[in-house]
Amino acid sequence: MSVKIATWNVNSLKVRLPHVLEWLTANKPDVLVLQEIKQTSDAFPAAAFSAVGYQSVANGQKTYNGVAVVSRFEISDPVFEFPDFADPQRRVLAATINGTRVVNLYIPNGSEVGSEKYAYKLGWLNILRDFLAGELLRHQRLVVLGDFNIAPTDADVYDPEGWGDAVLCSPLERQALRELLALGLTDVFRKFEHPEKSFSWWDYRAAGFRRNAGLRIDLILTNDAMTGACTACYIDKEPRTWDRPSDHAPVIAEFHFQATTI
DNA sequence: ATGGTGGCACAGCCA
Repeated sequence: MSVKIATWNVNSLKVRLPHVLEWLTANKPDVLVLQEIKQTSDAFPAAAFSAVGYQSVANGQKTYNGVAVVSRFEISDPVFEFPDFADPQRRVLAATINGTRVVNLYIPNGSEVGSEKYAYKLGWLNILRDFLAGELLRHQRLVVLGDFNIAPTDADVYDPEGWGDAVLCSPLERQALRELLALGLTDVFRKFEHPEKSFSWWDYRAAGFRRNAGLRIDLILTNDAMTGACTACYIDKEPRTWDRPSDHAPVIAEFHFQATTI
């Protein structure tokens, strides 16, 4: 059995719905998780996804943030927030699909090092670690993916010296990410060969995409069972070339499992 | 370049 799971920060699903539907029908992932849908759950275009063969669950809000999961298969046991953390920002959607736990994250951006938003990001990452520790215990197959707003290493930055220790690359953020990995998760993109300067986000400003001035901040983390089953992980830059694109590109992981009894 | 572009929603915030 093969499974294809993808993540995409769409920067407004209202604007990007045609791109998402085009990409879904062309690439046919089993699961696509979205970030920054920037609309309420009620406004989520479930019928448009249903028409192309996908079920959906949304965790949205007005104006900012918002995440969703679309899937060719049943989406069960959804969780919309961390326990004991009353976060008004909709950034989490965990659900089980065909026996695999999928955790969709829109990790806070952090604005700039030292700011209130940066402190919120670090606190959020701390709560995330506790949540994922529990998810790892509860589920045999776990995939944690989304917009992490952290470039794991300098290899994930177009100009590491120029970027320095600014937000998305600062030591405390990278340390927090390493602590997530230390729970037993793998940044599965790095299990495969890729060209240098492979990125998933390019700033709209200053012709970032044309100059490949980007970062790899959209990640797919897998537990050992999923890492062992992963056959490919790659970034699809094509939608970033389309008219009126998101500033992020989709990231895809493919898995192959031996036939099992579930 | 102390900016630049894009989305939301209609002034300024967020990324």
